[in-house]
Amino acid sequence: MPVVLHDTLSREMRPLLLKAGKSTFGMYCCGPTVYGPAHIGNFRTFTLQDVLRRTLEVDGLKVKHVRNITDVDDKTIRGAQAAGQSLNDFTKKWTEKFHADCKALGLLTPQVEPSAVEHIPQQVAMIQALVDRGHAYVSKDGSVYFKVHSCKDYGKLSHIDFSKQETQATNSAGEANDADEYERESASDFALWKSRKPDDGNNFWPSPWGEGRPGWHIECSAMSLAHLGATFDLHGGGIDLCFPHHENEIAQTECATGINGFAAHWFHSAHLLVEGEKMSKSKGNLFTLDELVAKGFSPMEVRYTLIAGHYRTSLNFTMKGLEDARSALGKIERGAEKLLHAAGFTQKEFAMPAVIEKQTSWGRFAHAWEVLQHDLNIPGCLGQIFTVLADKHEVSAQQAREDLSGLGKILYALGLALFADVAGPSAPANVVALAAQRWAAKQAKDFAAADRLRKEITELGWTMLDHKDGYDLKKSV
RNA sequence: GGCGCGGUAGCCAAGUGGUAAGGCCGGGCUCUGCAAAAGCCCCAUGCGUCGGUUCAAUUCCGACCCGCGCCUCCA
Repeated sequence: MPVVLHDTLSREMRPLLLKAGKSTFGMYCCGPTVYGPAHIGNFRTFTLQDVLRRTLEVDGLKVKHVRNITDVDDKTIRGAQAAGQSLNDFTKKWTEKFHADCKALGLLTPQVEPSAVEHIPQQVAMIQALVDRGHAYVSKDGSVYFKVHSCKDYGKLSHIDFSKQETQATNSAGEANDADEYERESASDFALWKSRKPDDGNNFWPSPWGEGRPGWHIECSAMSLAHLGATFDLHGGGIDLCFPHHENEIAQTECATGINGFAAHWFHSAHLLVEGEKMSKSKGNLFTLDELVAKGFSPMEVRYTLIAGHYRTSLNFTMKGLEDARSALGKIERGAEKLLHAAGFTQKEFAMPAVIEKQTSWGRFAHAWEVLQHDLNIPGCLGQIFTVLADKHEVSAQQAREDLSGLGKILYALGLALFADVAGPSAPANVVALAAQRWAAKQAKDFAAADRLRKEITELGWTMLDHKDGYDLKKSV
């Protein structure tokens, strides 16, 4: 049974299958603009795309995942100048940070991560094709704009009828459009090439229309064309990109190549709210992964939280949600541990890739997998996992092995790595010393001293967890 | 105004034309120097409101109320 997913363009549930004659499933995802650390909202989208890719792979599809790096635009140029660095040095730094965060969150590396700067010739060629075909025009200052009204299908993704807005002087929000400022023929036309401005500094490239830099939308069209061709299987991104970015991508690519059917499927993920509010710098609720790790949460807990809501519903990200995720993950680990014990396996033997390659059974997790395959219903799938794990009946070694095969594959698809040694931040020396003293006091049965020391440790923001033969220190949340 | 998404227990969150998965929290018990952890048990006659269709609706249809997103470069 193939994975079935809701498609934004057709608004239908559609199976994700290999096209006739193709051996790989081409998937393009709009990547980050590397001008600072990506926040958890960005990572919700990237993580959901990762789960989709993994799910398709477990389903047996060979996926070619392309995710670009936007390393030239207003924000990167401004950021580089503010930092007193070259654009290249500046974006390289943030690209590396992005990769480090991806790795921590367990995101698989895309097969191709094209850089916009490195695809400027392809972008110029595409703009030239659009000019040649009458879909774009050059303005007085040497900028090039896409002529929206030359594309009869424009608006098909976001389901907006642009033919009725032919001569409008206001945009659809009722605000005046200052079309003159950009020398555009129509308010809905958008820039393909931006002529060189003093603010750009050294960041300009040659083109048939003079020096300048590419517009944002053309990057993705040029890079998807270069790496996946004029048509491919699936395009993903945050819901905010649906219009205008993705609408423009369709128009650019289809008009430049003359081939219809840019992306066969559109996968948009809903946004993340933080404590019930939209994320914004002014509200101070723009969390990065580092900030959450500093609060004592593991990247895996963050990952669980990010995927625990359905991708088409906005997710309210809260600290309590992270704590919930911690408990839930622990529950899955204990359940898996129990199955491993029944099966006679070690944790090491539960290593995901081995399970994927060698096992075909789904055991009692067959239903959980079916749920996941249906519109990437991660919360439903997790519910099924817990339902099976809660079963109190004794399981045979054979049953446990089949179950682990299924559970292993599902957890791989979700990208939830169990039994990882997530140490978290280590305790400061004074806390470590107090813990050692308390342990000694406890061994000496000096419980009054032990209790007093526990109190001190707690006041310093740490929790001491006693075991039979030792103890752990965890940062209090 | 246009387009789209959603309103399910204290919180989070699935789902179905036939009588509400799951996680967290909370309560009880077991275990335990203390504190945790863990294990077991309990926890929505109810699914925004009002109508309609139906033997039967939270699930379909209609209206309404409320929240949210996008509407030119925010994943």
